[in-house]
Amino acid sequence: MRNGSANRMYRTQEFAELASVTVRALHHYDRLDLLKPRRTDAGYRLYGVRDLERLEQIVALKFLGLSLKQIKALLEREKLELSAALRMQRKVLEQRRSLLDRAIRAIREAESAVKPGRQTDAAVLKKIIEVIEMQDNTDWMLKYHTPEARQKVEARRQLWSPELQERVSKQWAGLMAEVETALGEDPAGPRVQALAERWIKLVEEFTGGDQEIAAGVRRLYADQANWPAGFQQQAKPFMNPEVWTLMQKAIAIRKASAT
Amino acid sequence: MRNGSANRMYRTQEFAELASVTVRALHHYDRLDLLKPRRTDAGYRLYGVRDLERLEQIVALKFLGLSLKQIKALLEREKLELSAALRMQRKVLEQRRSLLDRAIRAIREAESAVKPGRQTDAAVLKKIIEVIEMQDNTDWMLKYHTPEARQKVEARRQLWSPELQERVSKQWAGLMAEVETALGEDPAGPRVQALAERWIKLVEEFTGGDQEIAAGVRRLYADQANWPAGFQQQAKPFMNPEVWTLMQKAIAIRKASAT
DNA sequence: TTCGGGCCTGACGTAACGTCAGGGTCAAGC
DNA sequence: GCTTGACCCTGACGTTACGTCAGGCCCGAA
Repeated sequence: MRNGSANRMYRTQEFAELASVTVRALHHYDRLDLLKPRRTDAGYRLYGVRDLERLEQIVALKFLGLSLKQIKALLEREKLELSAALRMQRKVLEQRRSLLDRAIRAIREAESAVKPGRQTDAAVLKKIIEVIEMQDNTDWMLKYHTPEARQKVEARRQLWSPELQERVSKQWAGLMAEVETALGEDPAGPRVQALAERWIKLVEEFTGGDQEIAAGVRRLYADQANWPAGFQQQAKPFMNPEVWTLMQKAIAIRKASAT
Repeated sequence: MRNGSANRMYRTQEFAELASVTVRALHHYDRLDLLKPRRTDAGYRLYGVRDLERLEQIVALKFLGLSLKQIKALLEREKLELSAALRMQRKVLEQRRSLLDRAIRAIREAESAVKPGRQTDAAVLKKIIEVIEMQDNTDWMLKYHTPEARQKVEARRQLWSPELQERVSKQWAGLMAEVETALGEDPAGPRVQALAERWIKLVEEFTGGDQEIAAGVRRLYADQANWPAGFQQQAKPFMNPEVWTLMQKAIAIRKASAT
């Protein structure tokens, strides 16, 4: 009774215009249980001020590039996950921007390179491909490596014949498959320890015994553990996380018992 | 007979690895008639060197953010449309990047603003919304206007009551609907000329008689005419192009006969 | 009471594939 | 000649965030 007429209710269209979204979007959010308005007896949706606030939050997070699933997870568990999510999202966006930048640069370079004399489309395409490939070779290493590590990777790359590459990657696949069959077992048991042995060998072969590279890989996977809700599955990794943790445990045990 | 063994053929998987795409993607391009390999009697796909070249072009254009439909159109009509398409795409990408930048800035500002004392998620959200809204109000005008025109728009905006806005936009909708019913008619005929009259009135009301703003709108639509293949429908405009051209003709006639 | 406008719930379409499922093909070894 | 195992094929459904009908109910004003 405190404020009877103050909190007016809006029907769908009116509310949509108020918030600059479409009616269909409101339907959509409703079905996803993301924003569920009240209903009249006839089934009409009725939105109030609280709904407007929530919708504004949704729209804002969408603007930041979060998916509706992620937004839902964040808004539901009113924990302190938001800032963690934002930190992650910032990285995602920055990565996306660097991709965009590369594309834009490629177009610019192709445009300026083709100016003299109108060339055929095929020539333009060739130039584009060239530019992109040049960028590619230099960019992929920047991710989980320090600058010093980059040089070493580059050096190693030249030592790797395609045959060696294939052999190693096949061994990886086989080993991971085997580890999966041992998932329930004791990390200290003989079978898992044997697998850990092979694991270490492969890692050494892969990294050339370089600690920095190995650390980069480890960072990549360790990060996963404390991701906020709704982010677990996005871009699923090429390795089962359980496999990863089992191996980490086994290796830790191995090292401890090696003294 | 010239070079029997030189152009080796690859089966799907092998070819996919060679080009660093997935087998499924090759299937997909095949079904879209984007890259159709030869077939064995048994139906197996066989890719050759020409296919590799084409695939590289596809991948490159995809990297630039073109859709498969656009890529197909560009690669089919081997005209000189490619550079026009690239020019457009660059604008699209730059626009996308500015959106990304805004999102990134918003996150950064929110992160730095929240540092002192761990605040609740709600507070963080509020800050984000605030930042985004501030950016929004200043950005939308930069599109088809010169800096000088911007100020005028801003000035006009303050004169526009919401009622006036709504009235005008409804008149627009009504007028456009009427013009659509007159699409086949003679631009010099009385009915179309009457519509053109109303059109001009509305434009004046809308722009406040400002020539620069009117020119901006005109540029926006005129551009459409010489877009390259595959770009016609992307982001369909809020106005039927036929309506636009009919009105342009009618207005030209009106001006000519007004002497 | 009727009529125009708004509201409802399906249900299909979009882009670029991922991911099975069910079923042939091929080359190698027995 | 036959059996594998590896590879190939064609559907067909899942994904994301809605757009766009289609068929039918509800509501307020004249």
